Amino acid sequence: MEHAKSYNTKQKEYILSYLKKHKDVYLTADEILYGLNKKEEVVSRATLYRYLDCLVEQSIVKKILFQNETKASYQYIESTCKKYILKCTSCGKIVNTDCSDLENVCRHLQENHNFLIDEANITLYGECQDCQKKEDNHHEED
Amino acid sequence: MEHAKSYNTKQKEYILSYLKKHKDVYLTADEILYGLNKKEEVVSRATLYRYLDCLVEQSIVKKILFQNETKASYQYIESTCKKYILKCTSCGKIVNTDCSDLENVCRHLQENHNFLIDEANITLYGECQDCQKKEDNHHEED
DNA sequence: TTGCGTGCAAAGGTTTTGCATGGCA
DNA sequence: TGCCATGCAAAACCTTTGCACGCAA
Repeated sequence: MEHAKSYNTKQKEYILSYLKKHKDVYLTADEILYGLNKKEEVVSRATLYRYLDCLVEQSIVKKILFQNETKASYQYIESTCKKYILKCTSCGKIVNTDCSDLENVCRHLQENHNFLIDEANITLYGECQDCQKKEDNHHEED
Repeated sequence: MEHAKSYNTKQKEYILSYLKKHKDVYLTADEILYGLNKKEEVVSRATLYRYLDCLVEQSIVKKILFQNETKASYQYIESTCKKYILKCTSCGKIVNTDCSDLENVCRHLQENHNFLIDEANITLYGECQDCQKKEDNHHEED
């Protein structure tokens, strides 16, 4: 099924190129605008949000709302390869990971609760190694 | 370590009692205010947000920002029992569940990425049985 | 030429904050 | 009595929307 008629514009090209070039990180709308402005590829905020919505709907871009953050982050979806996100609640570091165990979890949940997990949206929060070490140091200091 | 000095007030009691009584569901600020108003236990919005922040910081209440929602939800944490949240992306239904497989995942991630998962914050999105059936019906209609 | 896309500015919705007042200990 | 908590209103913040104009096909 074709989507509604749509035109190619330089604004859309700027946005999509930028997302493709930074597919290893999650970017907020502000970060995308800032990045584009630095390259003098100026796009209005309204256009950015409108096009992001469109990309998300077409599953070209993934939208994430991390816990305790008020603004959404976006990432270009490179392939159908399933990734799971680890986000450190202390320093904010993000790790993309594959994990076969999570496939088992999804299967388990599907069998026991008849829930079909949308694996693209799985995000786990925790503490990375560096922050665990810092925690230990703080405890020693107390 | 004691927190800063703090007074007991009826507003705080109203809020915490309400959350305790509804510990099986996630409530938005609006829903809490509405529920309290019905009981004529009126609390201002500012007070609610301030106290919720405080409860979250003390790990008495869990704050969640579900994907594609703009407002946060809150839930009283009953015990240290680990729960995982399944949220249906179609109808919004929420299922709390235990899943031993997830324990394995957390162990796996800890070993492979030195990431210590905060299991209380794990949320999985997917489609519940009812909505899967509806999807099937729609496909047949097409 | 047609009508979708853009930019601007304003609106919308949730959460936070400043300040004067109220109430707990 | 001292000082934290409250309520009100305004501000802050991210995102969406209305509208006129511009530009792709």
